[in-house]
Amino acid sequence: MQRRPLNEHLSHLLAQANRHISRQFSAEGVSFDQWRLMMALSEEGGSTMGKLADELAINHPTLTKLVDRMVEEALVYRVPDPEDRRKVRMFLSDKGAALLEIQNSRVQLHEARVEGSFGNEDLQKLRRMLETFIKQIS
Amino acid sequence: MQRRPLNEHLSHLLAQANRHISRQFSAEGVSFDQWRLMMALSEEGGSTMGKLADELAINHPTLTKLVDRMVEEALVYRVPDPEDRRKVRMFLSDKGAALLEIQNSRVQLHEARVEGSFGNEDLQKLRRMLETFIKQIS
DNA sequence: TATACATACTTTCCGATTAAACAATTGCCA
DNA sequence: TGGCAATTGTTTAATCGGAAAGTATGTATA
Repeated sequence: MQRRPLNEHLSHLLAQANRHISRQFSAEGVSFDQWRLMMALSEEGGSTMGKLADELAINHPTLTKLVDRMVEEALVYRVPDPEDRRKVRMFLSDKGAALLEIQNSRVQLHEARVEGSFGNEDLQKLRRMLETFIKQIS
Repeated sequence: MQRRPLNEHLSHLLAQANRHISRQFSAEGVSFDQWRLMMALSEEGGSTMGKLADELAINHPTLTKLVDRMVEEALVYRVPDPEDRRKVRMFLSDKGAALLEIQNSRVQLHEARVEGSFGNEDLQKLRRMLETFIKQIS
């Protein structure tokens, strides 16, 4: 009857890891999702809400409200698409880019510490396996 | 400057995986945290709230309310510790155990599908790496 | 072209989560 | 022993998140 302990379930390990990471972010003033959104926009400005929701695995209404808050703080801004007026294109503001830089330096510290326990090969393997995992469950 | 793309950050991959898993659970009527709590109690009845909060990486107040709801559904129950009256010991009810069985058969299906893409060795390696990761960030 | 359907995003409503304060109990040590 | 700090768990107030419905725009079909 499925005697596999919780600690051997990938899903549980993923949950634990994720909770700890989220907490570290909030302790630093920028939420995990805020950071991921700013990162996404920093890589590719002009993404639509729908694309961002998919990429970040955030529900559409949740993303709308996350963006609302970040617009109030002037970290990101909306631009209606001229060709398809249903679409909203998102961009990172200068203020957002500056905040992202600051946060990224913190992230880098954490990651250096954590990823130091793995070799570069293992780290890449871990990433690839997670990517495969995500594709499977999406 | 941190030009590393979001998709190469472990934290982001973990977040994506975790969101997808949580959604699959809610679609099945049992929340991910409910399942993890029942699993924990099924393995070791009599855990205290504090221990469970640590194991599951759930905040104490959040756990209290999760338990409140599950007590109302008679899935788990509280027993005050006779030796230390600050402590509350949690147990899985028969009804909870039955529900857990049902949910576990669903979980098994998903996991078979997903974990099939990895070899057994890789799977174990993935688990071990995640465990190391969790220890590092806790 | 007019109607129906699809897409993109937002709003609403309700329930869940969080941080901070609180209450109860225990342990330590002068 | 008496008093103070630590531990354990709950409550409160405010914010956040998710499901479902709503709005606006675009596309296809008859």
